[in-house]
Amino acid sequence: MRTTDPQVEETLPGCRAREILDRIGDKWSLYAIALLGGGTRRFTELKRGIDGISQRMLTVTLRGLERDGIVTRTQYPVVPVRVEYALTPMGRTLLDAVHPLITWTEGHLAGIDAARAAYDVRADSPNWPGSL
Amino acid sequence: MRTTDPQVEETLPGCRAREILDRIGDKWSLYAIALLGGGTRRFTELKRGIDGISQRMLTVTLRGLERDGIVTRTQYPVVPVRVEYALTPMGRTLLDAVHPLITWTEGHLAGIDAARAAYDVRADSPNWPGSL
DNA sequence: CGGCATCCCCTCGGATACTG
DNA sequence: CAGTATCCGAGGGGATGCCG
Repeated sequence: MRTTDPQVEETLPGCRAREILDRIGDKWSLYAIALLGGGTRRFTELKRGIDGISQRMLTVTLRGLERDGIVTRTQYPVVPVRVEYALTPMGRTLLDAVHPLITWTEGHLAGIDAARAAYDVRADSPNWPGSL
Repeated sequence: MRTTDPQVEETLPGCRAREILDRIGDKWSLYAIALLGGGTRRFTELKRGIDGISQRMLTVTLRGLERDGIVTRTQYPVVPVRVEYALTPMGRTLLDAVHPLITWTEGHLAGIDAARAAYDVRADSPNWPGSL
């Protein structure tokens, strides 16, 4: 997953932000990052903290984030195994960069839902797109 | 597209930002938003400006953004049809909220790619995950 | 010009079962 | 506990063709 698509690159100047969406835009990464923003967490803690995530997807997500240098994975040689995840310094700056988006969302989700409802009402009305 | 998934909601306090990723986290929305940040654009202008996007996906993307109140669609009653898209005020604030992420990406993409390369080298090494 | 309809492939991600 | 392996369905998204 997280395909590093070679095409579509030099199109929008400075809009390489799409590339970060390839990393954190998936279904679970942001949850993991947000949780780890609160400090080091064990695998099972993350699993419990991210409602609805499967074991497999948690592993896949964490592997991807580790690969990208956003989280670290520390395995302790004890039985049963103990593995701890934490944000790297870069991961922490990423969380900071995402924060405005979180704030924006909190302030505008209601507006979006309203726009949707209005749009859907129009779409369901008998005459639509409604000429003239 | 853009499924408003009813489950997975009250998990991470304040991490409803996942919900905005459901809106702009798809493959093309951010490109369209970034382009429209430069002003009103016609359909074909957007198509040319977003390299690799298909006609269908541009339509789908713009419909979604329109539905969410992020862009406006204005159709002029001329032949051939002339349609113009622009950011709504809310759309503009969204672009502002995304800006830190764009900046972050520009500053850290190299670091991410380096982390990846290092990770992949380790993964390809003969003994891995490397016991002891 | 700016769509919509159709077909179809391929990836994401869920369920389940097994391992050190 | 913390994974890995396998199977499989849903849907995101590309290609193509037709329409007002």
